[in-house]
Amino acid sequence: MNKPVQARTLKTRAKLLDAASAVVAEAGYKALRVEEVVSRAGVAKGTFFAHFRDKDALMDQLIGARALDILETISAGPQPRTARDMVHALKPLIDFVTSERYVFDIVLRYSGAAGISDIGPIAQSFERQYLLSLQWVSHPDLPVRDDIPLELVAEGIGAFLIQAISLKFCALHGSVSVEDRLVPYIEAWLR
Amino acid sequence: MNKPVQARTLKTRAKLLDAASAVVAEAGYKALRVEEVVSRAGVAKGTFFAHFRDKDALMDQLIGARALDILETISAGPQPRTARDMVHALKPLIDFVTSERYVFDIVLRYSGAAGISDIGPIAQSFERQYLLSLQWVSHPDLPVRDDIPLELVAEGIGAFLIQAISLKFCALHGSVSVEDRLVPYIEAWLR
DNA sequence: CTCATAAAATGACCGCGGTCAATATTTAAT
DNA sequence: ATTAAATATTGACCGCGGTCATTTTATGAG
Repeated sequence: MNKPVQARTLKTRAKLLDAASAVVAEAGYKALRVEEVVSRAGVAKGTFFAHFRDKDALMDQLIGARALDILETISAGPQPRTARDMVHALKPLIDFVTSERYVFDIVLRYSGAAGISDIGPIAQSFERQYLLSLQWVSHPDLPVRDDIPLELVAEGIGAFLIQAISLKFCALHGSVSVEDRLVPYIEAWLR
Repeated sequence: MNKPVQARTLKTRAKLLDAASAVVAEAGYKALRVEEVVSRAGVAKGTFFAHFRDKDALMDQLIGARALDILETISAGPQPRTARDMVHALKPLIDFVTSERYVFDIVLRYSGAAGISDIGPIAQSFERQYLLSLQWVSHPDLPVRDDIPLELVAEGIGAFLIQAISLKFCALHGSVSVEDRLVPYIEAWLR
């Protein structure tokens, strides 16, 4: 397992990530160009690809880190007592993932890692979301059906989350908010 | 609304689609190169983009047409009487969508059309799958929960279908077949 | 048939992600 | 300090999707 050992490596990587974050802050994820990033970081293009397999791998880092951060904040919040509470608690995550169609595309593409060894931040955030849901539905304050394993209930929440977000980007169904669409799903699923 | 009126236009379009199909048959969807397609079709590159907005639009046509075809065949089959029946009936569709990760990516990207005007074959196939599910759960032979609208039940089936397929491409969960994973979801959802 | 106008086809060109052999820098052994 | 092996950086180069001014071809009016 090759770790970046040299101090120089860490420094360069940090420069690249900082530059990338700056570009995203200014123009969004979709507008990010590798050449712009390396130019700002003051390194050559090849260096970028010595640190990230490809452009998407950088996106995995940026988007995944943000998603994990949001989930950590949500996790620190109160235990939801209803399906509506739950959806409301997830709103920051939904807002982020729906902020750009491109972000959602990347999230979907990285939801399953290619290999055990390279589970990236986005795949981790899916796991984190699952664990958070599992924690919620395991709590006595939230009434949940008891005819199926709680693990299955938690997985289902993830499925409906993706479904509701997908429909938001659909021209036919884009008018309803993600939260409003999600609540009936979750209510029906928990019952 | 500009329709291809000239006979020449239809001919060129057909040549492009035929060439594309041939490439896919030989090397798969991911390996398709626009330059290879135009070369085989005997037209210039620019011509391609006069017929398709971009490469993905061609993929939408190819993949969507195939998906719609499969759904038509499934639709002609017998009414499923259990969740397992249902999943089994959907197997051809699952097999196609999971045949290449790239195919699934395109399907997800085109699941929601960008605008009302350009609902492509893939988006249509989602609608078709929804209607098929709705038809199935509306039939008395398939016992279904009656506490929520049938439309919601049908939408949920789509959500779990995507979920199960996503997990198939995930390194952590790739060992279980899509069908085996899907059955418990659907059983729990219909009850 | 002739000519004017619209529609379709062309291919040189560009942007950008990604590669790789060459070069520079760090590390560690003697 | 010297040197060799390992590691990091470089930038010219390539592949391929996509654009657009120009040219070719079809169409319809007189």
